[in-house]
Amino acid sequence: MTADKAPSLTPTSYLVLGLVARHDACTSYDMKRTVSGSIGYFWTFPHSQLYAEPVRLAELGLLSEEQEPSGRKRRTYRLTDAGREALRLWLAEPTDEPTEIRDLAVLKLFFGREAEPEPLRILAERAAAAHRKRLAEYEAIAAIPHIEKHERLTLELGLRFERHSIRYWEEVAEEVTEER
Amino acid sequence: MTADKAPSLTPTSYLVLGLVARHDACTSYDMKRTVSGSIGYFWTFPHSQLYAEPVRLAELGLLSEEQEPSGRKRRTYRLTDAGREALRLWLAEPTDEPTEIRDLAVLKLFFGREAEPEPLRILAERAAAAHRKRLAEYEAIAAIPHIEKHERLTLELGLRFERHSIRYWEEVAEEVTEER
DNA sequence: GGGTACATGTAATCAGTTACATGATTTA
DNA sequence: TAAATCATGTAACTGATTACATGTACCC
Repeated sequence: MTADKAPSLTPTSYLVLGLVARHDACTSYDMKRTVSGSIGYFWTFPHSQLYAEPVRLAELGLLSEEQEPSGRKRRTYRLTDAGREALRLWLAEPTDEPTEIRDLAVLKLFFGREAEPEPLRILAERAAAAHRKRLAEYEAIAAIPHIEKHERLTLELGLRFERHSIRYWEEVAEEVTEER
Repeated sequence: MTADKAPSLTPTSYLVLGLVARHDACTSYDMKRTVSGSIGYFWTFPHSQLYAEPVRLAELGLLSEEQEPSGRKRRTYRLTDAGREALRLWLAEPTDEPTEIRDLAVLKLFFGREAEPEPLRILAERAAAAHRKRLAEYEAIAAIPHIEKHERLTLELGLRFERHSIRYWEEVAEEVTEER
């Protein structure tokens, strides 16, 4: 009996659960705003998902939904006990899934043999520039006074990644134009 | 007239085009094998896509398809002129799409406020271990004598990323257990 | 000659993407 | 009060994931 647990929640599901937990109560738009200033730098989630996913989670009984009857009729979500428990279990379980680094510039570089050196050099310089810009954004966030500890830790990952990426692409830009 | 170019090819499409270009002629299984030892470390592509996508590309006239009549009836793909041109254009165009770093461990760390310190520490140590393992795999590949230049460049990115990730997660493991 | 791992696909489902659409606020 | 932007969704499509299924080669 029972045992048909976990209708397989996706990363998006846990993102939503986590965001609701952090805000105690929030709307899809709140989620969107939070994501776009933090974890969304690493892993993008389209806003349509942030509207669709809570509906699913409410059906599963992991969120409660409360809709304004008038005006905007926003839907505000809260964790149910089941939702809090699902989040807790997920957080408590380490993962072995490896990091995915999805980068079109890397994909193009990988096929660099099929390309001309000059476009490749431009590719690398544009990539370096993009990482410089991203680094500046992270530094602006890091300058804000009181940031929650774990948010700061993930931000730190971003800072390091961007610094190393800049170095990397600058070196690539040089190497691809060299003979041999 | 004309101008209705690009029925929007996905990264998977260009992956396939690039792989076919590199091998001159190849089957879906060849692609799978190549991917799993190189770019697939960064960006995973399920093998079913490597079977489905070439069919689409052949319909679009970017690949030619030749099927063995007997035995395994493997399908071998080659670039058409249109396919070669599509790949060339894509490679020549730099991208501004930012890197996505999708990592469940980071997602969990981000929500660390909702978790207990001890599970978090374990999470960080498991992550560090996973990156150590991945680093070892990369080093084994790097030890192989003659690797094509651009493949080596992307491998170098992987090596650096793993080294920094190990450091990062080791530090996280310490910090999450500290007071404050 | 039976098992195991490699090889080659197809099918069904579903999440994610893109596009569309409109309501509410602010500001010029 | 018109324009612009912010806010809040829905709909359609299709690519990606998962699962299934079977054929072929190798090895014990």
